[in-house]
Amino acid sequence: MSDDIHAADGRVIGARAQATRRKLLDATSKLLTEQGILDLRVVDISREIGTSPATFYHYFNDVDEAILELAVEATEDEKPLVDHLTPGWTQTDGLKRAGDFVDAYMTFWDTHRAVLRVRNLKAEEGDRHFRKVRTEANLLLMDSLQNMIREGVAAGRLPNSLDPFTTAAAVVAMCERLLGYQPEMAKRGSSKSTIRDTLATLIFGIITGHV
Amino acid sequence: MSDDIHAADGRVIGARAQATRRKLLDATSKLLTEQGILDLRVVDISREIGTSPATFYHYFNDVDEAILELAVEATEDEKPLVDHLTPGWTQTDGLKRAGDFVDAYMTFWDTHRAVLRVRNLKAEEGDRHFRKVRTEANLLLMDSLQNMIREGVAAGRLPNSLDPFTTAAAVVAMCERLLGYQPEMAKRGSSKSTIRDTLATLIFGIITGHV
DNA sequence: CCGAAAATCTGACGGCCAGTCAGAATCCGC
DNA sequence: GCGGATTCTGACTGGCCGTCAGATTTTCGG
Repeated sequence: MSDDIHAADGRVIGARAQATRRKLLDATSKLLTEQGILDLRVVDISREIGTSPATFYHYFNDVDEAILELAVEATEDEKPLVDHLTPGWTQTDGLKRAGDFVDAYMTFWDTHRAVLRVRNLKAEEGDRHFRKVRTEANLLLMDSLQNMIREGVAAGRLPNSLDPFTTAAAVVAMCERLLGYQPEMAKRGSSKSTIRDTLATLIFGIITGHV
Repeated sequence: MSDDIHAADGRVIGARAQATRRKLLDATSKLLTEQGILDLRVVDISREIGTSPATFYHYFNDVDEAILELAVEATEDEKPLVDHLTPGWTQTDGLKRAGDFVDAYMTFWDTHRAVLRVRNLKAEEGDRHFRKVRTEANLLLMDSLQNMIREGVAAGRLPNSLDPFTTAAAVVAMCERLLGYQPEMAKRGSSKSTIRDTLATLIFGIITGHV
């Protein structure tokens, strides 16, 4: 194993090529945000950085490969979030801690919204690679959440009809999806801070069993 | 307003044409399930029913229009679900009622999985029409959920830091998303019935405040 | 049952984008 | 400032999109 960066043909590449590759990734991310996956064209990505489609294919076998890499990068940004999910949330500080987690999660989501959307689509459509990346990202949070939930069940604050693993998945699901609704909810009177507070209250309740 | 069915050019169509149009919709749904939106080709849809692409464009301006119609049909199937969400869930029967709702929701979701996936993608990417359809579908459930949540807040069983509208959205979000994870969770030991029971317990807790 | 009008369907085409490849342009060590 | 290695691209093939003129099928009055 090596951390060298490769072109599509597998060759290790130098500094200039790395810069080009990075520019292509950034352009992909930008256009994904602006136009969505269904209108994303390799011609546009190349044009965005003033190069030709052939250059894109020099570094990636197809657009999916570039997006997959962006998804892996997003996972890196998700890792620090687990720091918010340590056992021992109490009746008094738990709600604040949940709020801190939600704040961090919202920032993360805002940064990678477009890429995560495609990651989830491809994962749900059965793409092996995107499934793997998504599962790994979700397990990051779910492992921590599971422990906290087990704690709550053990202490008798949570019903033991709750399966910790599934409950952890449900919490992640709720966060992910609710942030997807956010832009539309804003129009119906649910401000960002309302969403934040409600989500924090729910998470606090679900994983600790406190009220 | 009229309920007549139209071709892409707006003309009202007869029985034979209606049958063709229906076959095209069914083929679209089938291929969407099998191949996913990114590999969906009009050529394939036409070939599926033994006709030519030109026929497809006779009935729909583009593939989106066909999928949008499938999404509207899905909303119809969602309407009966609100019958499960009537106020008055009690400590004793609430969990069972939540379970019944989850069962119905899972069936609905399984039937329309592929179409709903695209509906949500397009909605999140900002498509006006898909947004409208999704919002209307979600509001169906959310209206009922809101009332139940308000009841719980009024009775002091739920903290009033919960915004009923946002909480209702969170419940819908959790259901939707968790079912999206389902196929992967199955591989990690979370069976369908575990998901059902956990989801029911969570919903029961969130919207009634009972334990 | 016939013929013409209406309804439905499609062959064939121009245009655009994906993806490839041979070779041009650039860089770097000596 | 030369030669080989690296990086980039013009130009091409093939496939799908979306259109339209006209072919085919159905309908219906007589």
